[in-house]
Amino acid sequence: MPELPEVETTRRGIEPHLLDRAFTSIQVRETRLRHPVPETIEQLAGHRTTAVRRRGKYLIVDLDRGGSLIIHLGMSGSLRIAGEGDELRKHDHVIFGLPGGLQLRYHDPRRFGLVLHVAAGDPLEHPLLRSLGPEPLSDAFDASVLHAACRRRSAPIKQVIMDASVVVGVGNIYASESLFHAGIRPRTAARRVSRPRLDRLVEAIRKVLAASIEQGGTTLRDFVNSDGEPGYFRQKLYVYERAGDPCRNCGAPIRHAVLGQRATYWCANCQR
DNA sequence: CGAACCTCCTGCGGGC
DNA sequence: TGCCCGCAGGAGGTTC
Repeated sequence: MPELPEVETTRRGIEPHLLDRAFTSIQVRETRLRHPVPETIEQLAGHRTTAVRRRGKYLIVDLDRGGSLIIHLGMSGSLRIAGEGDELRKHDHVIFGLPGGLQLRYHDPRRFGLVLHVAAGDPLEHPLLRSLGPEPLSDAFDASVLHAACRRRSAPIKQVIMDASVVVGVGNIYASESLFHAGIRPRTAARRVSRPRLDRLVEAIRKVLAASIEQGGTTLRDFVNSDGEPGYFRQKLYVYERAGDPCRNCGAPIRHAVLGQRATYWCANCQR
């Protein structure tokens, strides 16, 4: 479900409820996520949050006494703020008690996400995070980085920009959208995309992600922010899930194909 | 190394 | 109405 804008929207939503507060309790109701949820995190009750960060699609909750929680929402995960009296829902797997009768609830029907605890040290050095590429909205991501990643690859450019070791946070929606705005067909072999076009692609990725964050992310089916509200960037999508509909730019029907087992959308007229 | 394919899991919508 | 099929915002693993 969530790509970078949705994870960032979640981060911004939960941060004010977590920062400088201590968990009053932690309850693990289901351990079977992508990696087993360590039940020892229940013993982190009393630990205070010192930062709520994002790295790619991972959330990092830093605690006093040195440890961090690493949270990933997978395809169907969400984090919501609820009242402790609110009825629990199916798939509410981890419940973090907060001051003032609130709770942070990790909900994930498909269980592709994860909740881990790093007891000490820099969580960015955790094996899951260590090899991640640059943040797309930072200066570390530019056309020369992308050019280096594309150089020897015959794979479609779409697959390269979705590779988290190249750049983090670009998932299936924003890959198609960014390529549309850059005027590049998704299937183009990465090594055949010229440098000026890579410049445009970098700018398109930045603009699309930033614009989506401003709208609270994209809700296709079930994404909700920490208050249970959907995101509104769906209305600004140009190609994703618009197969057969007229291109918002030229009117030609939006095309659809499966690329690397993922649905892919583009305009054959606007993208070359 | 890269590329193609598979897998984890639940829920939902479409077709019959 | 019900059942079966395919598909879904991720990402790690295997094989060649």
